Amino acid sequence: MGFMSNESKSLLGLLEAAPIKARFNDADIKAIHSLQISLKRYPPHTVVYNQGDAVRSVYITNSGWGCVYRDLPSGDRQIMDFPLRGDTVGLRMPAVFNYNTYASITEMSVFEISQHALNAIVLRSPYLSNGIMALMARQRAFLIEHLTNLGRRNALVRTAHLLLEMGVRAKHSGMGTEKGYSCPLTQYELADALGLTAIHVNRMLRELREQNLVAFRYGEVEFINRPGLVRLANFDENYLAMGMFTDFK
Amino acid sequence: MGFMSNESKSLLGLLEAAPIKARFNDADIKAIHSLQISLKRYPPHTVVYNQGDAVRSVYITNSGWGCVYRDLPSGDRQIMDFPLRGDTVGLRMPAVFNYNTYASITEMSVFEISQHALNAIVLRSPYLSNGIMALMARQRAFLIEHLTNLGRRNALVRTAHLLLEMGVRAKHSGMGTEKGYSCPLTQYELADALGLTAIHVNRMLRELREQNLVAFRYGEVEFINRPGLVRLANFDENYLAMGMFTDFK
DNA sequence: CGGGCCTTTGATTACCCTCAATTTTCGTGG
DNA sequence: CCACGAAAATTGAGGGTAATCAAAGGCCCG
Repeated sequence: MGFMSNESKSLLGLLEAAPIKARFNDADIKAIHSLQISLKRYPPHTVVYNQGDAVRSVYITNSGWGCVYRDLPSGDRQIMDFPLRGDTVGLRMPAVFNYNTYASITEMSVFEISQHALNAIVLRSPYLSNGIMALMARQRAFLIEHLTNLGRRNALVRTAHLLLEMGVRAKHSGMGTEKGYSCPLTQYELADALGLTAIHVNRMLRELREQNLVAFRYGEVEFINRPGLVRLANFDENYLAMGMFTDFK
Repeated sequence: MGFMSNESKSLLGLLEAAPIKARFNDADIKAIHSLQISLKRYPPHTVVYNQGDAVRSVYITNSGWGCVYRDLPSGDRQIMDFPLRGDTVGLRMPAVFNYNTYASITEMSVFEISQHALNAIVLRSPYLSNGIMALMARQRAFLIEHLTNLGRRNALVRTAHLLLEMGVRAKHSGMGTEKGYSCPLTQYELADALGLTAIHVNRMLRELREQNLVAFRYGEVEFINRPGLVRLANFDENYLAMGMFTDFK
């Protein structure tokens, strides 16, 4: 398998591609070009920023898989999200500490933008600020869905739902199809996102496989009976479409 | 008991008070005054907007308790948050359906602002747009904490954590002290926020009471041994301070 | 080819849910 | 002010889901 490099050389290219699909005017483009941006590469399992750091940057994932999580004193952690290409990380209040960690899972490249510079630009290009709000709203939609997942769905449904969500997001980012997608997550990482143990995740994956709904093996998620899986998980992918720039202007 | 009316006649007054503590310049104030705002009252247990509505308004809670939740086809629901005075609800993408419901719990008054008008204002007053982003970041901090709660804390700790969080937020909003606060939530509502059954919430509350940590009875939360409770819940209230305007400009 | 991480399976335990029933509280109207 | 009914709180018993403990097998990489 393996294909599609899905790398952008420029932030503008990334913003104009799926899933963001921004449409800028000349002033916006000028503003974006004036931003101090660096494209950074991270090896697998490397921390981008850490819980407790006073980070002053905003990140837009360009390629690879990462995760945003919160470490607990107990040693457990809760993964909030797995940002993919086009997903933003670290949009936050200035002058406030981070309450989460952003780390790579696979090799990953991200655009890093100085928070200060971004703030300055927002002051000059209000349309961009609308776009940033849209991105924040998109991320919130993910969080709300994950919260619903943990609070009111059992382990089997929860696992199914996450596999479907990441499938749609991978497809949006040009990294998958209706049939399936490459997923580098370990069962431990799934467990930390699903509020389960890796052992139980393993059993749920087996169950889903034995019911001929979806097979997750060897780093590949293969939808066998996607309609059945959608029905099981009560999956509504519309929430994932939120947050695009498309409707602006 | 009963006291402190905590009502504002104007949005400006609300924004400048705790917990938001905004500081505006003349242009901002002018912009805010130009907004088409109405102060609406809702009786207890009334829907402000519904899942599926194409709502075009943003809300800022002025007084009373409400809740934001998502209904599931199974008949369950997941409560995302209990917004109090000064908390915003409904900041979202334009032209997108809601994926949650906002309803009152007690009698409640909220400022309703047309999304369209707000967008227009943001285009003219970038400082305000920064403020709105701050408010969104504040809400996200709540969501992240709730997600961590559901994913990686057991029922007792989870319950303790929520009682502490709402205590701090009530205090921020001028509705409580270190000793306790009035809390109109039923055990069913707590359960829907905590991802538990009301029956189990009842047992956890008894446990917390018997351990002389906190008593929740007759609509009053009374902190008996707050340090002990904070220790049990690993509660760090700093995340609640996020999202204020204070550091801007 | 060895070692470490990941996956898989089994047995047991514990947490939380479900079902059922009683008591208490609270709002409403007599 | 009391009576009534509904909603909420409380308690008990039993069951199911997911965690814990333990160990074996597979895969990848040096």
